[in-house]
Amino acid sequence: MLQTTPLTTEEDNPADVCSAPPPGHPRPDGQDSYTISEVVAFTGLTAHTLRWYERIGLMAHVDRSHTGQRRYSNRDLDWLDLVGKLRLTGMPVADMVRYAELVREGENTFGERRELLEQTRRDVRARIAELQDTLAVLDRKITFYSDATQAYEAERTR
Amino acid sequence: MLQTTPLTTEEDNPADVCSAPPPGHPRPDGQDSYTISEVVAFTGLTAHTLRWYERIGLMAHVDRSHTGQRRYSNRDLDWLDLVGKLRLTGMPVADMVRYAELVREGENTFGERRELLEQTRRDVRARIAELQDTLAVLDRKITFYSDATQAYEAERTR
DNA sequence: TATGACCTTCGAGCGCACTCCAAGCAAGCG
DNA sequence: CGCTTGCTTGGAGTGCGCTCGAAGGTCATA
Repeated sequence: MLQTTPLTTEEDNPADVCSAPPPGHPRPDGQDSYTISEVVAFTGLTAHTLRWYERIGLMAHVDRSHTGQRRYSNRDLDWLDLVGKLRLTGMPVADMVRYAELVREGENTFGERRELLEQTRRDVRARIAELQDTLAVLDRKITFYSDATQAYEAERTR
Repeated sequence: MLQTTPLTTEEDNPADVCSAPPPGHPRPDGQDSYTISEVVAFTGLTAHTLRWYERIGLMAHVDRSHTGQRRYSNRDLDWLDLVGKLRLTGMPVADMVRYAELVREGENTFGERRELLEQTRRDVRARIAELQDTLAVLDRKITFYSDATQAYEAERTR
């Protein structure tokens, strides 16, 4: 399979979607062509932001209709999905642009891409640990306030 | 115990530190008074930021030495700990200021404080879930790149 | 035909969370 | 004595990630 379409499955499209399973967004029609307003509805991003993503190179050039209007493909939506996820991790846009560039450069950047993703993974894991730490603090404080409020009520109604 | 120091343990200090167990920072001396540069070293925040926190009401007024220099207490450090954790959750500074105000207002704001913390807890949990989602995507992609690179190597050296 | 949705480029503006500067002064230390 | 470190208020600047507007055009639908 890698021989029939040899290793280039990623580069043939700008979306870098490797075996992406269930797409996160509803994809109402079975088509592969969406207007910008449809994408706005799917992603929650604004049209301005979508155009801006394209401008700064965070998205490869999106297909146009014969009249020059943007027609987003399912691959584009998958890519936006990934971008959305990376955004949640706090990854700077510049880094995502870098990744997008690597995708455009071809399969010889697989190693670098992997490194970038592995670094990101470390960051995400660290962040999760921090958040769980915070969660523990919140739990403690919430318990404190619950107890204190109860004690106060007991005191008041004694 | 709540009767002897009745419910006011929180309000007597600006730190709102309820049963805060091990402090996150090193507290080198057994003292309760630190200069701004010591706090900078402990927290990683800049002196500018520390003064700014005070200015915007994110910290209660910090004690001053007889000459007017800031002297941070352990309570202040605990509060900064909490602020740091809340900051990690992405909570806006304005919300933290609101919480600080509630602390200053007294024990009749226990309910509101708990609500705020519970909302934050929900946010944090949601965020952790998102991050774990992202982690799964990263894992998949990293595996893909590892496999692809291996296949490429195998191909190359056959 | 008219309305509304979309297109283009490009630069300005915004909100957030700092970050720094000015300008002048005081304390502590070698 | 000079150096460092700190103090004060208030305002300006920075970097990020959008966010919006101008100005003029095309296209699809009622």
